[in-house]
Amino acid sequence: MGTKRVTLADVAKAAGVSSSTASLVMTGRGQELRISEAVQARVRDVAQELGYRPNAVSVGLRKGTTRTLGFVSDSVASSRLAGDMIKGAIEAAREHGFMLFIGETGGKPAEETKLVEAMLDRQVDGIILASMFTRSRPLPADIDRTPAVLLNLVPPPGAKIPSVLPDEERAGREAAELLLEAGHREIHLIGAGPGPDDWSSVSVAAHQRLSGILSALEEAGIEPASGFADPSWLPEHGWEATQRILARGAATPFALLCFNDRLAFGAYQAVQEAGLTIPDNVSVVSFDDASVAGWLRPGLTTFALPHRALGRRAVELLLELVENPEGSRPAGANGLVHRLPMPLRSRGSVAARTQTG
Amino acid sequence: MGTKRVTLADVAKAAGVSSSTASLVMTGRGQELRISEAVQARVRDVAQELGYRPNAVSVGLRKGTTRTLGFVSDSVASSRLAGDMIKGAIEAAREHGFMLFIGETGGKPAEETKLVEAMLDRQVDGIILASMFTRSRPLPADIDRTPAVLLNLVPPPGAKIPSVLPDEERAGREAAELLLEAGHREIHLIGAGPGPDDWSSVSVAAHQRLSGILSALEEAGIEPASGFADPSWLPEHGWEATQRILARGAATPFALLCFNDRLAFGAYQAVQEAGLTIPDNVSVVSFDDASVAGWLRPGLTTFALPHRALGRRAVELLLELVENPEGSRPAGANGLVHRLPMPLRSRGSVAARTQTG
DNA sequence: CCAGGTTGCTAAACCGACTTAGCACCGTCA
DNA sequence: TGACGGTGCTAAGTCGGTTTAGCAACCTGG
Repeated sequence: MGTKRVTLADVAKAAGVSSSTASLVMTGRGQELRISEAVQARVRDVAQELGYRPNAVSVGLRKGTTRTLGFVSDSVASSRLAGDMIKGAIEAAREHGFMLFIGETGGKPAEETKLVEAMLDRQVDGIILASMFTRSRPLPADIDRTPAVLLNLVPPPGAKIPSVLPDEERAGREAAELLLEAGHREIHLIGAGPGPDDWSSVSVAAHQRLSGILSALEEAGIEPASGFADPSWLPEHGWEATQRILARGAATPFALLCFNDRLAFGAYQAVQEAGLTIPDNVSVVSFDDASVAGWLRPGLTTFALPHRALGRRAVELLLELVENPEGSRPAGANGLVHRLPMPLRSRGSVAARTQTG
Repeated sequence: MGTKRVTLADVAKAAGVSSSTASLVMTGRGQELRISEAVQARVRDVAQELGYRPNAVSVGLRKGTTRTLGFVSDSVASSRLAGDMIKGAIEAAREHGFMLFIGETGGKPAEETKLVEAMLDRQVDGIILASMFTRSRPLPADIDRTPAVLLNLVPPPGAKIPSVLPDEERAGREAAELLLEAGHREIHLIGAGPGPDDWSSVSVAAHQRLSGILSALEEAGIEPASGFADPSWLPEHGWEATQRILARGAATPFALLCFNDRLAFGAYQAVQEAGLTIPDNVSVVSFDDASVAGWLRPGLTTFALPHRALGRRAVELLLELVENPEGSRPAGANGLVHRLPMPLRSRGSVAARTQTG
């Protein structure tokens, strides 16, 4: 491996000054502490020439701040566009000169505690607690020892901690409105229904999407034509639900409002196997914008989870906490829930229906 | 945020010993340096009671080693199962008590250099250079200042650096053999062909898969029935290629060997639109094992990119380099290319064909 | 009774930067 | 001539640990 790193002491010696002077110059306090312009220039030249870079570990020890954030998630990879969330976080962090520690808990609280501790040991300046699918969950014990932000995680009641979430309810409302505006009156829900099922602990997203959908339908004076509840949201459930709707002899054209793209994928299969066409016979709207949404024929119209933006926003919020001393923040900024819009990706799966009625 | 951290000095004072003694006890060198059992017990009790945890930054400064690795990739999220690679790396690192810095370059060499430097500034013990799709690429300048391993990246000629790669050629061979053993003789390649196209710089994977396929076919005395080359491997190209094959009036059953799952996805669409059935009329084999492979009906038989295993192996190799002083390694361990098998995910897209002739 | 060995622990240097009090020098003014 | 203030720089302490040399006190054997 290469030669040893150049230290500040090396620079100082080569420039013929004390290391205090070198430090002052390199940290930009030369003017303030009255180091002559000549000496400053010399120190800078020498530093440049030797390729000096400050040792971040040493600075971290001295200043107590490491320009490092921790990103603790339940699962990095398992789901959907999770990687994009990390990507957004990394980008935003880099723009501010921060690095990211990434850790994964597999959903186990004990692992989470250990990870948070390992990060605190390394003196991270703040921690992002992320979940790859929106939900609620108690916080690890040590999290109050450092600035923290929740990402895709609903804060427990009373917790004074900012959180960043997709605006699922609004997306639900907009999805329903999209179909209503296209003239649809027969709208089947696939993935959740107005029934008594309560999986709010399992999937906050389901709950909120449903709530948005139902309120939009209600305003239009309409009830869902049917609602198939299933918490796992796998393609085969979309297929089954659609089969049942078709078997009942539903009059086309009608519309399917799927709770995610996997369900919509299954619905596509069932529609095609029945010899029907999307969007002529059946309109489909969905949520998530998984990559498969763009591969389907016709493309699937869906409301995208803004993962990248969520990651960015979480880092930006966290850095605000890190950089502003505890007291100097606007009141209430602590417990704020930040909801990011889910943008519509309009592809070809929704057709207008001649107005009836 | 919470109270100040407990330092070793706090523990020492509370236990009534010098901080040297406390340090020796906490690092397990108490026996060796003849600290009495009584004092050792006292120190440990006090440490436990106060909740002492060593400050990793300080230890890093003193020992010059931080139990931290850097993971530099071109793109965390954009492709396929990339997240799994990181997941594997994180897991393996945690098992050894290491944390991972993750950074992304967007493929820009300047960003890469900056990232590597930022990591070196933070005294990482080693760096993994990863690419989300297999390819070859010059190394950043500073990488020789630290132990490093390439992940999914072909080492430049002459570079003495270990690398971890999927065994694409073997997978290609096995894919072809799978079809041959099922009795197929009419095998169409979709994604690359035996032609003069050379995108080895673009996609090493394509090149190696093709090479494996061709050598297996050659041994069986068979030439590909056709070969559609296209470097972007999008679903629509799979669709077009399959359409063309069908339009030519190819006699079913025949087999499609797609270079990745996206192409296979497009092929499925074309086959179904033509009113044919997989696998009765058309057998399909592919590579990658993207999540969509399991959603298709029938499930797509494909050779999985072992992303998780790749990530794990890269970390394990790197830790070997980190823990063994430069000289004490078996000769040749430096430049080794480690190829990991691509496991077959056998689903329902291949059917046996009655043997003809 | 003392040289020499053990036992049990600590002082002090060190890693590489940042930070503050203060020193030496010069010029000015009373 | 000597008090005073400004200029330009440095010594030394600090962050929180690790590491090594070495000090006291006790024990042993001749």
